[in-house]
Amino acid sequence: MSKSATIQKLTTIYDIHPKHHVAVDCSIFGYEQGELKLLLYPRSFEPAKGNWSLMGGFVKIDESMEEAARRVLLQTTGLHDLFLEQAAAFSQPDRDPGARVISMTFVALIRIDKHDKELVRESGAQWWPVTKLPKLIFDHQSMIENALSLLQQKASINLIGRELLPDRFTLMQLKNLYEAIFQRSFDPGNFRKKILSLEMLERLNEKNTTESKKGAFYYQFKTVDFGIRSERIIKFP
Amino acid sequence: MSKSATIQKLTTIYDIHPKHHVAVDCSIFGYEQGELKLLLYPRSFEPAKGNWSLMGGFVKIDESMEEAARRVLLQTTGLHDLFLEQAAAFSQPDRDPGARVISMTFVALIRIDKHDKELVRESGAQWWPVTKLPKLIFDHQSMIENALSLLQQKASINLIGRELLPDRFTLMQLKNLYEAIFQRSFDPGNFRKKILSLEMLERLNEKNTTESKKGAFYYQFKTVDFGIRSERIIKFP
DNA sequence: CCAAAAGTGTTGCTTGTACACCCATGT
DNA sequence: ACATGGGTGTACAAGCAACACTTTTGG
Repeated sequence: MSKSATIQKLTTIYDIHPKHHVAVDCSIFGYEQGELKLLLYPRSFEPAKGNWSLMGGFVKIDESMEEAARRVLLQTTGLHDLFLEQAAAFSQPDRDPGARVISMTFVALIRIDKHDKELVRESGAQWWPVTKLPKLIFDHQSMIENALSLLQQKASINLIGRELLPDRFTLMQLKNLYEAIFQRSFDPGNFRKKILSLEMLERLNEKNTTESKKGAFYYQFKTVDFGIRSERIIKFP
Repeated sequence: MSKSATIQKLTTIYDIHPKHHVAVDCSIFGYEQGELKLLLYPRSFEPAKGNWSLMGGFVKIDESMEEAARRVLLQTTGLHDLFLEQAAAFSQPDRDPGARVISMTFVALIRIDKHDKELVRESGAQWWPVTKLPKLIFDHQSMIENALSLLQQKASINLIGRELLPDRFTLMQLKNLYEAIFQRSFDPGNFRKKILSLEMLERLNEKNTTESKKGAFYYQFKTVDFGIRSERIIKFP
């Protein structure tokens, strides 16, 4: 002990513990043409180069995981502000055959109409409907399953759509989004009544006539979001 | 294998990325004398040595975070099987003044009547009622808040108690547990009806007479848990 | 006129909540 | 006998789900 007095100063208790590569992987959801989609990338390095994967990146020394995820998302979609939430950590020692990498997953919701399509195209990324996903690397399949159930949970207590739909949308488009998320159908009348009872949307004086002869009113989210309304939207499970 | 080939093997893309200390911190909940309690430890090393903290430890090279958490819990409570669930990651670069440490938090539920009290005593740990917690190191206060709301969420859709109560308990004891978790009171009659309607408990032919004159029947969880019953227990929020 | 989607109304069932009331028993 | 917690019943309100019905308009 005496001999190591000076060493003890330099060598803190932290140093005797191993360090790990830490990455973030993002499940990027978007909604387009009535389908819930996920943005996937062809992996750019070995192992498993070229295979489909979630977009990810390593966490730098001076950034939090959230910051890392936002950095990755900005780089790949060009979007600054988007919905982002921690999902789960994946830490099996052998989950990545290339090295021991601990990965934190995030769920991101983006407006497909707003993102930088050029950036996405360059990187070779593609939007995949969640119902027809390709084979994915490592444990990314599990990550997506986890992200999807988190999204369902979120959508069941918070009215989502602001993060996924265009500024103006019809109630049927919102219903379609919910149907895509929950993979089930909702009664049109009951859904409409439930949503309107939340008083979070306001009707515009314009109609969308592309999807029906009669035309459906556009709605938009109210700007003032008085407090975090966390009423239950749909019974789930 | 040629020399260049070997080098290529050694220097992968992984190597250009930094590594981080990764720790787990556990919010260990127990229930005793009508109170929900949390097991806290005096920190054993600098910085902030001696201050109260969650029990934690560093993740080793060949173990997952869950394994690390179980190892830590076994070391500190002597319990092998307990309820354990990932909570959230805390990764602000400066969250630990001693070094950059990324921490994953876990929620553990333990049966106070079953844990190794001697082990706990030795380490200087103490059970603190969640309503009267001491000041904690770093961001452990936030970790606990997060853990508590996760516990509430879990308790609102899954009947918990198996993990916290003794083998046999009265419905009023279960009600008290729920009241401790949600910090509110429940109507005795309605609570009892709701719980019994789940058909997850079976009544024993014995009564607890210590808490009332009439005596209350003991109940226990049914052994066969047909599928994961995830019915809503209480309306929350 | 008719098909098709938008939107409204009605009804019955389930669930939640408040609260009254009986039961058993130790003091 | 009565206070105390255990346990049951009732009555009303809210929420949900199924579905009938009206409105609008392009073909």
